[in-house]
Amino acid sequence: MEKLQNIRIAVDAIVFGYKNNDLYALLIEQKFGSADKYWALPGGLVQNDESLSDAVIRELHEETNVQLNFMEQLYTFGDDIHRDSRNRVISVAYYALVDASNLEIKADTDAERVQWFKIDEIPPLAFDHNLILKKGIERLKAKLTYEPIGFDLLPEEFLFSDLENLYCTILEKEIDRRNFRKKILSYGILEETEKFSPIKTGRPAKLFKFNNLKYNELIKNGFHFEIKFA
Amino acid sequence: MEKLQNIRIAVDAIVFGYKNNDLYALLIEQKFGSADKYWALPGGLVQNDESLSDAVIRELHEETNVQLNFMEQLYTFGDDIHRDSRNRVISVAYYALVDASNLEIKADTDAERVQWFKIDEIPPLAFDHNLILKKGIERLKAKLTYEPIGFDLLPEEFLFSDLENLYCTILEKEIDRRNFRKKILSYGILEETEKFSPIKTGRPAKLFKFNNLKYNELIKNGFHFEIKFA
DNA sequence: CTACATTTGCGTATAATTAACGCAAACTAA
DNA sequence: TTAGTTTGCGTTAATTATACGCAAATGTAG
Repeated sequence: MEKLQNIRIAVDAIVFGYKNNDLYALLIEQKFGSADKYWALPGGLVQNDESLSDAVIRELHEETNVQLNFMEQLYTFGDDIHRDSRNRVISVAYYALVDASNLEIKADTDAERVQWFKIDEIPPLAFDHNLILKKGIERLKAKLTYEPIGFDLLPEEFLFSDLENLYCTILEKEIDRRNFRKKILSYGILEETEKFSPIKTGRPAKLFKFNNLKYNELIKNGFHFEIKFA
Repeated sequence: MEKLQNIRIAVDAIVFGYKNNDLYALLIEQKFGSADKYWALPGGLVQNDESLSDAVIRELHEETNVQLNFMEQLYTFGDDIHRDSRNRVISVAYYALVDASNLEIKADTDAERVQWFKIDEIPPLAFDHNLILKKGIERLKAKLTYEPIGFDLLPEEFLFSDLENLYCTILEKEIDRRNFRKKILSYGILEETEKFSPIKTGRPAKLFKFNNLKYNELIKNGFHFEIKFA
């Protein structure tokens, strides 16, 4: 006869932010637990009566005050049965995108400290969180090229050069500024505002908005967003 | 204080097979449990000391005797907290590809009956398994276009027309036979054998093999497999 | 043996898309 | 005024995708 199942289930979330030409992830320093000296992804055990995505939202709300523009399930980590040294814990990982351009982070009850880390300056994390983060970055890179999620990392109104830099930075690729602009504009998913950038160098640049309604309409007619790089 | 976590964790697997111009999924009729009148995806609870993927392999081995050519985690279903009416169960779903062209299925201990179902003739399944299957088909369709997994549904040696029909059938699209052939051949990932098809109608067709070594070599040099349809 | 149906295998012309780059416009700073 | 900078729009060449044409190699019917 089989023993009673004794496996815990947790959720962990990668929160990506983009600011000043760099990609960041939100990490917390844990107050409790054996791994209290480590930075970790925000997360925790799922409650009996809450859905997985509700659990992620709750944990993020408890530990940070960021407003999510996008969230998606990433992967479930349960192949390393000792990923948590105390108990068997399976983690359902999510990743989320926020506009970090103008954001203050709160340090709240569950987390001693909350901090943005540049994606290439991530310290050794608790559990297998470095692995989770690696997979999250891969997914983000892939998804950027075939769905318009880059806008979820930017303010509602942004410069074309912001969008271009975001793509170049995250995908670590060069791209021709003029062809990139032409391509995105040809999709007709951007809306031109009347406003101009406050930056006082070079020719003033128009601010653009992503038109989600238009995008959804195009999708219904078989449109497929795609940004390819050499 | 929080209550003790009381959530079970299961794995379920979609096994896809392709035969005679149709896509199939493997279903089992369950012997035990409240849903014993339903067909269901093969699967079951994860044991305390086994990894998630080991659990899938074990369940498939217990319930069927198929040899997997490909297996990948699909999604974790845990947002509907009543997806199993008896207890809260979170299911980590996988999908796998097998060569069904020449295959006998065994009915074994855990499963009363095991049977292939055409993908468009799937009955109402236990739990949320129709939902899982739907997501699996979406993933299979998407992945077919950007990774060479179609070969994992075919015998080791196959005709070009088999491959072409597989793509047309699963993606439900028309495609120009000659352009499809040209494209795949241009990638250099196929190996021509000396053998010919046993079919006695029309011009005899060469049998081809997928060259996985060559493919991996190309990947390292930045190659990207892609089959687009109009 | 011949004509015909069938499927394979290879080729070519044209359309569409991508990649590479030129350059003037609109600003600031000196 | 001039130099420096970034934006915004354009043109051309290279590449890739699409739409076909057609002969080769078989089995079969007469």
